[in-house]
Amino acid sequence: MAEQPIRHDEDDDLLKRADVLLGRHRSTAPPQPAAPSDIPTLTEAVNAGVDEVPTLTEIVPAEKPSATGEVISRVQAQNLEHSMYQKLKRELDEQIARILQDRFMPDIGSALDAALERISHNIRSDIDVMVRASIEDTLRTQLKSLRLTLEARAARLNAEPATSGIISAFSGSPPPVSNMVELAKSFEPAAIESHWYPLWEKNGYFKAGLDASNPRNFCVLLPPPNVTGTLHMGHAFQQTLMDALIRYHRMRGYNTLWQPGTDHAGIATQIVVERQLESEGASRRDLGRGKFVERVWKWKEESGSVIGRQMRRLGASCDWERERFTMDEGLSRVVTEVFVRLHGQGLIYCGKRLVNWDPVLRSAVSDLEVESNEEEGKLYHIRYPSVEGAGYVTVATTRPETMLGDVAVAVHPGDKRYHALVGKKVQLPLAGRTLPVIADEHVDPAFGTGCLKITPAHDFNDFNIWLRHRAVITLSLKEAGYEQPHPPSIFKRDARLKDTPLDDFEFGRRARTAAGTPPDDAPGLPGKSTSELIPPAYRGLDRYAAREKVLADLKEHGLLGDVKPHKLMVPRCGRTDAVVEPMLTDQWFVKMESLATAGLDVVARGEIRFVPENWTATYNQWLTHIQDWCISRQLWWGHQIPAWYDERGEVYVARSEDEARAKARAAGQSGTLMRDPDVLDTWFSSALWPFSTLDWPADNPALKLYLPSGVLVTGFDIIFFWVARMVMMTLPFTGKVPFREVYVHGLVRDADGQKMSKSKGNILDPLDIIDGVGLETLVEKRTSSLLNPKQAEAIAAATRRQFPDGIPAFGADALRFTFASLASHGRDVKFDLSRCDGYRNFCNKLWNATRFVLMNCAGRDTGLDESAPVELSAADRWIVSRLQRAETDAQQAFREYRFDNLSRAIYELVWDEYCDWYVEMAKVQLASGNEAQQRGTRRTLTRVLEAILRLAHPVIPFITEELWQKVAPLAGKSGPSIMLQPYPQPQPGKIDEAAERDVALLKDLVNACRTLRAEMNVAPGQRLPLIAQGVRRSLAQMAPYLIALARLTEVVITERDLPQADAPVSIVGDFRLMLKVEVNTAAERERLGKEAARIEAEIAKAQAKLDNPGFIQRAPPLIVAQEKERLARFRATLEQVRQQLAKLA
RNA sequence: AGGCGCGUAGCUCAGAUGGCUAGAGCGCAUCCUUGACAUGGAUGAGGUCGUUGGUUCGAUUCCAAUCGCGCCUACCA
Repeated sequence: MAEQPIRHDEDDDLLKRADVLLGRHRSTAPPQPAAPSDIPTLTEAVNAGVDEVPTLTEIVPAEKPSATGEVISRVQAQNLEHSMYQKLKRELDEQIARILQDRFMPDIGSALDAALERISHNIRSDIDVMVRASIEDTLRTQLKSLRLTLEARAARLNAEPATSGIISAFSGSPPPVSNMVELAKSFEPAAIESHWYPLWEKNGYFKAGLDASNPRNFCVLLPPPNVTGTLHMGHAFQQTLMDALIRYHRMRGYNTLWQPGTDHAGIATQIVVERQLESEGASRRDLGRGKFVERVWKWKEESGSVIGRQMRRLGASCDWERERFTMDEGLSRVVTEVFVRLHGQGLIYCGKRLVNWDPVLRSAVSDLEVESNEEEGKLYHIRYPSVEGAGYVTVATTRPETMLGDVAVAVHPGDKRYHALVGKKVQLPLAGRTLPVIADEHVDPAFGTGCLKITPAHDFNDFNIWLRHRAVITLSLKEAGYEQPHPPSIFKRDARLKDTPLDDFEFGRRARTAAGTPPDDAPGLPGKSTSELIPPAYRGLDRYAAREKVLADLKEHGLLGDVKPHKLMVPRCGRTDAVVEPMLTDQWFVKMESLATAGLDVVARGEIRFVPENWTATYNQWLTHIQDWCISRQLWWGHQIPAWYDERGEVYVARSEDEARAKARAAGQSGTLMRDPDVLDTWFSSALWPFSTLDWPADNPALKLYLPSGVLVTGFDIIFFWVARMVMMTLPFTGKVPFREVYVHGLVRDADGQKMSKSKGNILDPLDIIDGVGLETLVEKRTSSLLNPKQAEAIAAATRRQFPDGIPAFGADALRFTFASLASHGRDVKFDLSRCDGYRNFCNKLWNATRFVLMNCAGRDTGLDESAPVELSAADRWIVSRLQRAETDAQQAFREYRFDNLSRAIYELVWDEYCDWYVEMAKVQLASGNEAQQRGTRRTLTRVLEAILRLAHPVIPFITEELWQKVAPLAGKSGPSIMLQPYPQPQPGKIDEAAERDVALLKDLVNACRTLRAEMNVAPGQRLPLIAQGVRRSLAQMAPYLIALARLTEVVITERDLPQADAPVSIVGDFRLMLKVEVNTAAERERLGKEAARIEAEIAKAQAKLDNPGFIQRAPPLIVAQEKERLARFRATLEQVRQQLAKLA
């Protein structure tokens, strides 16, 4: 967090900063450091300041907030001006006090005593907070006041005893200075965030709870991001949700662990480092395996901490002390252990199978790593001459070069065209071999010519057909002179040899294929390389070069038929984007069947629950159709497979080379052993994450408490890659499910619904949203790693259009709130920055509500003394009641992972209820209430706010902590951090329906008045009298609020009729309100006419319903009664409106 | 081919085991620096809830069909 700006608590700092900025603003002269101890006198401040203190207009329009961060934002400027204003004001106060003191020589002794006592009382009651949370910070403020007081007291000792009481009254009335200026005028997140996070972390608030006696525990596993990756919007979204869950459970007193860590991301990381080498003109082969891996480790050390730092900026409360890396010593040990055990159980085997081969990576990849997309290609027709007779069959293929590996031609058994051909032979052009014609159901007679060439070594379907017709084909190959043949693999496999030291590779492979345990359905053991079946002219060619050559040669022989454009699904590697080729190679596999069955069972039994539920189907579907998992990769970066071969090719799977050697010796082998060069699929170690991070197999408290974890928060894209595999791997080794619930969230897309990706140039960096970013930097970021550099200009233009001023700093809380509010179930997130705006404003609202509360409550009686009389108004009871409902909603939202509902509940409570209504009503109560009422109001203001802060903390941790520190003492709470406070629980007893009704009515009346005012075009500043007809008691009670909220001069209550006057009238239930304002009769008649029409329409609708006998008979009585009541209400209102209309006539 | 999801205000999204006047934010219009907040306040315009049919006293909500969009899985030589 070193890049964070320092925190500017002190006004002096602010002033200093302002000076520096202004200096820069005005001239090129270097800024003068201000002398911090020089508090200006009033004269100095006033005389000197006038010219030098800039106005907002001076600062702001001069330049837009820009990228470089050199110019302060408008809000910062506002705050700056505000704090200058306050500083001046404070100094003015001091000067006045001094003058008064000099002039009147007052008895300030008692006043100072009182002040001193108050401060020391504050210190005593808050000592817990201050000492543990922010010692330096708080004490500095307090000490400053103390010093002032002591100085003043020293002064008093020299002064004569005085008689006047003026100072005592004066100094008693304003609240302590420190409270007045504590909060800036607007919320500025940066300083707050950089202040609190390190404190939380340092104080160990994130550490895993290990209280074995606590029956409640909750753990979340961080889906480990790539170790060399950086935080993207998807991470930020997901982590916001996880952090909210973790903070929530922590506050509820659970043993809580958020397990962080990173993934070595084999392919991705290796590619990055290889590119680095490339740019240095080197290759990994130049370095050799050992040096290369060393180099990757170095890169990991360099960039591995980036994402952790970024997560901290977001506020993620992971237990960093438990951070793990998939290639840590401990985790690697677990990987080996699991591999050895699975192999011992026969669940890991080595065999020659068709796998997806990435020719660029020169490694096998798993089915999941292949992405197929439709692309334009060509369909080539090739003629295979008959062996007997003059005809030929025509086959169609998109990959003509694979013909060299053909072993048969297949037709559909029911295809009459080729009936005669089945069992006969055709010639394979260019290769000088003959192929049997076979019949197989798989062939679609309607496609192409209805003849299918069979290339088992390079096509998954052909491989299966080959298995079905092995006898015939093998015979045919044997006739061609090959013993124990298996399908010929064309040229490409040699590519692998280029990359691996020959001895190393050949040794391992030979050994493996000899010693491995191919399953029953696997092809026969190979003899010598069948690439000898390939004519020498084509060996070792790149596949596309081979294609060209094959086509040219076919053409020459007149065997190439039509070439037609054809759409086909092209499989590409998700990492390298290379077109993958199915290839027959030796690889390690995990047998999935039994594991998958167990994985399906636990979900079927409800031991693991998906949220939303429909993902269960996806999970089930995949597991029921699962293929064995190819786990070996021909890479260098990763966990090397713990298998050793002796010279005979016997394999020893062991935890270490020593163990392997012991095994070899036991088998009578004492020669050298060679370790398998391959590494494991990254997802193999990821699959062990739930228990490898908990130091399995060692028995330890964390493992007991945190397996299974509470919930896995993840995107649907890795249900197969990761979620299912964790289930399958965790079950057999721990006997437990890895997690109880899986919350599957949507994908974060850009505002247009496009997937965000660097290559498309539509990325947003979460940190740029937190810190803000200038346009130029943003454009630079978005155009730097485009897939197609030609797009750069278009993307730059689009970016300039979309963010003409760059992105302002929203702060982590606003970003988090936005994510939470967008986290609806079953929907991707279209990220729209304007939503961020709204939630940043929300933070500011909360900030200012707190400011208001502090201004009115700090240093005053907030009802902490329970014995003092307290009177709670309907408004007080209402907001408390409303709080209970929000707490209930929050609880439910967490239970259902409805973060959108959670944020809405908080938003509405804070903005629509607390700020819009309660604070306004509280103002009335504070202005006119008696002592007990004022006490009640302050008590409610502070306690409800304090609860709100705790309620919101899981979503917006920073601002709530900052504000809670200030508010909590006023609400009688103390503690080092809001993080350690209990989460608010609803108390049904505090729900007050009567108060809710009262306030609802008051709102209706106020709104009616406001509408009248607006419709009558009354200037907002103009106060008017209101004549209200209705229940006197309630009107009298509401009058003060009405006067304040509707800007009235008075409320005249009448129980009889409203006076005959040309004034607008509004009807609210049983109440009629008349605003005393001259009115245009015609306009008023029109307004009332519209209102009457609206009500008539409602009456018609209700009447129609009630006239329907079916409705009366079949609808629930409650609904019928409601409808009747509704009708009656509308009729009454209509009557009133009509009366009023009549009066106007 | 199979599976899933979506379609509600100009934009981004809520919503309801079926029942009061379908909501919010942004945007828009008019007015307002009111001692918490202009990152604010007040008022307002804007919707036949994709289309058609069915079930029902009542459908935007449930069912079916249909159109449009998106995604996933498998196959296409």
